[in-house]
Amino acid sequence: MSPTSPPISRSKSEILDAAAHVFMTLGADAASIDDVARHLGATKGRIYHHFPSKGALLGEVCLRAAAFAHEAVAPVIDTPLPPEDKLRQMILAHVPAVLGTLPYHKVIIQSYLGIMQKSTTAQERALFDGIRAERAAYQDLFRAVIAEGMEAGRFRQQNLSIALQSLLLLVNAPVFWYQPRADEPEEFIPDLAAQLADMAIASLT
Amino acid sequence: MSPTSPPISRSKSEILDAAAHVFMTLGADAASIDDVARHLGATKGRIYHHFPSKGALLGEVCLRAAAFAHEAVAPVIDTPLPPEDKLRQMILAHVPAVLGTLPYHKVIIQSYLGIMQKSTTAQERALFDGIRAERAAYQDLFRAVIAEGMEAGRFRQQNLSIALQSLLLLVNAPVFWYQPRADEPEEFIPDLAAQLADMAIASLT
Amino acid sequence: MSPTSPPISRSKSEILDAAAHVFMTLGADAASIDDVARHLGATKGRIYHHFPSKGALLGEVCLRAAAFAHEAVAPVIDTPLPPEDKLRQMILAHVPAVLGTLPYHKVIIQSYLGIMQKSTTAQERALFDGIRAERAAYQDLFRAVIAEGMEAGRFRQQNLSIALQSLLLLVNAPVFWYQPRADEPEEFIPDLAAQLADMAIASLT
Amino acid sequence: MSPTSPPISRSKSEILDAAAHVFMTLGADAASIDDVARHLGATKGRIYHHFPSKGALLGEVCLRAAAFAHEAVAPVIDTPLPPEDKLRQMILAHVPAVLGTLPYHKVIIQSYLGIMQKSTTAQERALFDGIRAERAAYQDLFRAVIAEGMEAGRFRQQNLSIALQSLLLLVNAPVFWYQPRADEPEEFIPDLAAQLADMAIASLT
DNA sequence: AATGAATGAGGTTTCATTCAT
DNA sequence: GATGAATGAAACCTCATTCAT
Repeated sequence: MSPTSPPISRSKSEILDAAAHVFMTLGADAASIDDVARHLGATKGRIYHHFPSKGALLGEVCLRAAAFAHEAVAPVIDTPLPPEDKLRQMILAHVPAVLGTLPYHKVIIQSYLGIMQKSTTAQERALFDGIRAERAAYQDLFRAVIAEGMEAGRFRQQNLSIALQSLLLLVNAPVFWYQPRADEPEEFIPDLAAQLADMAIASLT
Repeated sequence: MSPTSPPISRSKSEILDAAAHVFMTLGADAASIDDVARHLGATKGRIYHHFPSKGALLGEVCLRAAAFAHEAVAPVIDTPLPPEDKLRQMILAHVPAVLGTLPYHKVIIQSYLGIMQKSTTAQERALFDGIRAERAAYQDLFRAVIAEGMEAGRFRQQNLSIALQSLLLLVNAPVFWYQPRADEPEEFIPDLAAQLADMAIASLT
Repeated sequence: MSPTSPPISRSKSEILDAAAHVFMTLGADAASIDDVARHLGATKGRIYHHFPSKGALLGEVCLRAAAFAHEAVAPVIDTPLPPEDKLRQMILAHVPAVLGTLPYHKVIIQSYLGIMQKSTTAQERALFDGIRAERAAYQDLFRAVIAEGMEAGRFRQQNLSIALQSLLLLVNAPVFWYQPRADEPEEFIPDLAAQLADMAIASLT
Repeated sequence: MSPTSPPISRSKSEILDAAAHVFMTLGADAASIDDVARHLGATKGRIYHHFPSKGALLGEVCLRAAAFAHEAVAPVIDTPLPPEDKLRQMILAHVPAVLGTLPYHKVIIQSYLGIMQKSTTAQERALFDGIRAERAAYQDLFRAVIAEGMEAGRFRQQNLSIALQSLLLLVNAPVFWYQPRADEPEEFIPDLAAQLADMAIASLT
């Protein structure tokens, strides 16, 4: 989904936020549409008026998750920096963006294990194909900079795909354990991003 | 579950294997007890004869997942090696162990996002406390060696918890994407483990 | 609905046509108001603006079905013909009229099996009483001519009600199987009507 | 479905009877599975344990309806009678068989209007193909004897398909209006069958 | 040790209907 | 006259679980 996707209505957006939160808390499978509706202070009908199925709702949450990250990182891509610096900037953009929209990313990560749906409609399959494509496009941003670094001799020669997947999981690690806290130092997230960037770049060199 | 836990009967073990496989494929939530029974070529009764509930079955799958990794890595712990070498040996043991029992680990990873169960029995809570404890003990093995390395000046000074979580996700990354293939080179998994060990250690130095 | 009922507005008539078509295709129960609206290229609101409920819409479709047949056959009634000739003329009028407004009759036939509605409003009950009355009046046209023929000795003596019901189903049989086709001979429907008239009259003699 | 179909368990048969009755009374669409369960004095679960869906339940009711009629008429087929006599015997067998299993036939007749289901599974489509085939086979019994009679000059020359469909509706007409009554004369149904046979044969000659 | 029948709670989805605009 | 949002009741169906055998 490019930054030029059609604007989303206010009501739809509220529903997506609620769905992301509830799916994050209870798990996308265990959470019911009623749970989402209750969190919204509304009834199921409101949700089904905007989304044709639970799968579609989940899909749009995931699509937004991917879009949030993509939008944050995209501006860095075209800057003329050496690969290790560009990668650092990408991670410094990625981590705060992800933690700022944590519910969405807790949801999309649930879908990374290649679980097969029991039955899906053609519409839902199309939606999930779109998500896969978006995710692949996002990964390719990182793949390109790693490849560039390896060619330029700034990164160690090694299997590119393995390096890419490992690095992406490394920079997404906080999604698994981070919880925002009231007493959290202001600099916590930037520091975290910096440490992850250090580790990521070091892991390649 | 320590190496001295009571032996598991043949029938129970078969059921756990089937459950791990089905939970991996369909997701632990979406998979039904009937799905597991069908995969087993039997009926639900057989499963309920050995496990009191679906939660208990899932719990024992996770417990086994943790135990498989722990058993593989434990022997390395007491060897007198410098921290970076010990960590390398731990990872070289961890990765093949995990990929050799992949279904179990695909299942336990589903539980890593801090999802709150809607309601559970006291028995199941006890079981999951046990899993958490086992997992914590396993993480402590890595935490100790990283701390030792940082104290000895072999690893960069940085936030220990962040480093630990990031490193664990790095070495578990293949659980997300690895799929055994018939035409896979014999050395694929050891090579993968070696690359991950390189990346992990580099990320700390 | 007698030929002197109030005229129906253009918009109402369009809605009734769409409803008849959709109820025919999907079945009156399975079809939703949204299905009708979609067929109309509009939204539900348009329908609810003209009809107070789905039951009323269905009722008016049925009423029209009965009126179409009644209007076509009524002119024959007062002609001074011997019963078998009058019956023939009635059938020759009935069949093309019915097949010319097939969707309406496919709908009303769905209601002929004496199905009990689960719950209806007083308004709807009144509407359906009207349909029953209209239908009874229409049947009485045929009942009278059969009775006349039996009295005059032109038709075999037999149970009048059974003969009437059987004959009406015979002449409505095409509603079950007829489908208009582009390559249909011009004379198909008149020929069909003639054959049914032959069969019907023969069945009584 | 031939008389050699697999035997149906007691529980399944009870459910089918209840379903036929409820579908007849309320209409197959309007009746809910809960209605059927209530009529059985059981819960939905019992029904879903034996039938995978409402469509399948409805399908098996229709299949039984077709089988009841087929079984009653089949013995007549191979007797060496002149066509009009054979047709009379067929009708004399058909009518009591149908009225003796009226609920089933009130249900199957609902399906004769070519209504399109909104969505069906492959399984259900297969089931309904089977019903169509069974129905076609049954019609062919009548088609053959009519054709034979027309060839032998005992029946009037006319369009065979039209004659067949009309005649089948004629002999099924009581399904639309018949209701068993306590005070009904013992001979009512045989007399009815005789009158219908008379009308049917007369309609062809 | 295992099966098959049955239950009951809860989930997703549909849909007639209402209402503000 | 018509739309789009929203509701609430009821439908279909799933599934963990229990029980008699």
